[in-house]
Amino acid sequence: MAHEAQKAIARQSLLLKSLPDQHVDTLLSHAIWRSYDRGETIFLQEEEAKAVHVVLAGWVKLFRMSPTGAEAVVSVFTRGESFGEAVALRNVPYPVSAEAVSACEVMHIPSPLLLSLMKEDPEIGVSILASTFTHLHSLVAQLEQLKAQTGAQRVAEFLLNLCDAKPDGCDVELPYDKMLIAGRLGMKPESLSRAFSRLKTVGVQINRNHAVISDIERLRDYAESDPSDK
Amino acid sequence: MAHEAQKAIARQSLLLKSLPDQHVDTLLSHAIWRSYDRGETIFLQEEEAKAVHVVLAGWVKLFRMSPTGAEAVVSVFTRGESFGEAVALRNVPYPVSAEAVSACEVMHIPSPLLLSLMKEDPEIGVSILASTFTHLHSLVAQLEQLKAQTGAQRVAEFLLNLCDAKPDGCDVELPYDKMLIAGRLGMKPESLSRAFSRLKTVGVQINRNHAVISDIERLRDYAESDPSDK
DNA sequence: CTTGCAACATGACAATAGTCAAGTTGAAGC
DNA sequence: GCTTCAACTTGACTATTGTCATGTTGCAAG
Repeated sequence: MAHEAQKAIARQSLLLKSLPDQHVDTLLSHAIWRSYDRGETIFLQEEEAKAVHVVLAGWVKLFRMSPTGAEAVVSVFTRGESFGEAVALRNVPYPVSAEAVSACEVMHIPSPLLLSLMKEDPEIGVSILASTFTHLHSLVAQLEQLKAQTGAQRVAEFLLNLCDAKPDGCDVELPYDKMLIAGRLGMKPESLSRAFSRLKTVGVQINRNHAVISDIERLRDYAESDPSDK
Repeated sequence: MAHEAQKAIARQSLLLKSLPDQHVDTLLSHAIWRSYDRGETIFLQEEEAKAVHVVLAGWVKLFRMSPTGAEAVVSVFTRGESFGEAVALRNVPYPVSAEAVSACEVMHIPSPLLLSLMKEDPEIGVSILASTFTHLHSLVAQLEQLKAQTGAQRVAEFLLNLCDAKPDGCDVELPYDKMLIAGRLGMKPESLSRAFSRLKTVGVQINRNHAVISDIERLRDYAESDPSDK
């Protein structure tokens, strides 16, 4: 069953962290805990949602297949992040598919349980809205990036997010393979390669899945500069 | 104050239509009713959300300004549609700005009222999640379009949505001006013009803000065909 | 160790979209 | 009615990205 370490991660997730301990215990004890291999499907687009999912370890991608078979990556989640909240509570089909992109551990909270707890304590609804809002926000940010930035600039932002609040000069590991990064940023792997070489001119070195950023501010300027004057 | 006609529209909105009449009456009687001129700001990005907004007439756009000043249109709402749900209940700043793109009527439901009603009846939380999910879904669809379709194909889908379920051969009015359509579809006005002329070859005629689609199925095929084999 | 494969890089080319500039047109204001 | 302006269209050009082909590399199965 579930290890204590996993439960600890689940408790820190955005979905659960603001809930009273009592409810969290109920949810954790009724949750389903599962491992997935790399490449395994967690659920498919159009399938009916029966649970909310919390990633405890590894990486999960949400993606959509267009009628032509092209795949558009919508988001990528890792430890402590949850998805499927808004869908699970409405008994509607998933708008996306979910797949493990590395070996991973996922906790599934059955939606009927969540619904019944919600009737007792409206605070749960607020918690769910909180994580749903976070997703909404990140989709909006992605839309802005796609519409207003070039490929290389999106890659720059992606790298900046990886080194987050670190001070100056920065080494980061790329969290998943370049094909997935390309999908997440809405470009082909070849374009990602070229974007990386372009970023060499603003002090970024890529070696395998390791990136060295010599000057974070310079990279930030590049990401936020007007695409037309470069 | 509010006309009965406006209240009737509000009752039919996705946000309110599944709520018990009693709650709806409470909400309507405490709501703020306002008119906006074309171009007027409804709220600004980073402002703190104090209400949920329901459009009763006219058109409203949500957009984001990137640091460089480029504007990315996130969505466009009209009669019966609501926005700001997830944000209002969390006391967080709006991730987008809202502006009237035509003269319009908007109802504002103060969020504290919604929160207190939600504590009495969790059904309200479900209703809010319902409309939030709708937005989430439409953002996901937009992302897929941007990542997997060419400009002309996005325009084709936009036209198809306008004539919705009508049978065969179809006249539609473009709901707002072409600059806004271009923004909504993530392209420049010039590119929209060219996309329209390209669609002539699949039986679409554009005249001012009026579009004639001679064969809906042909347009659908075009929109869903692989961009690489055309 | 070797074979085979998938990820990744790079070059050449085509398609697509953005930029800049020059027109046209239609509607609002005078 | 005329003026003016912004929306829109079109053309020429450029930049960016996708496509296809080729080659390298590193890892894992045998």
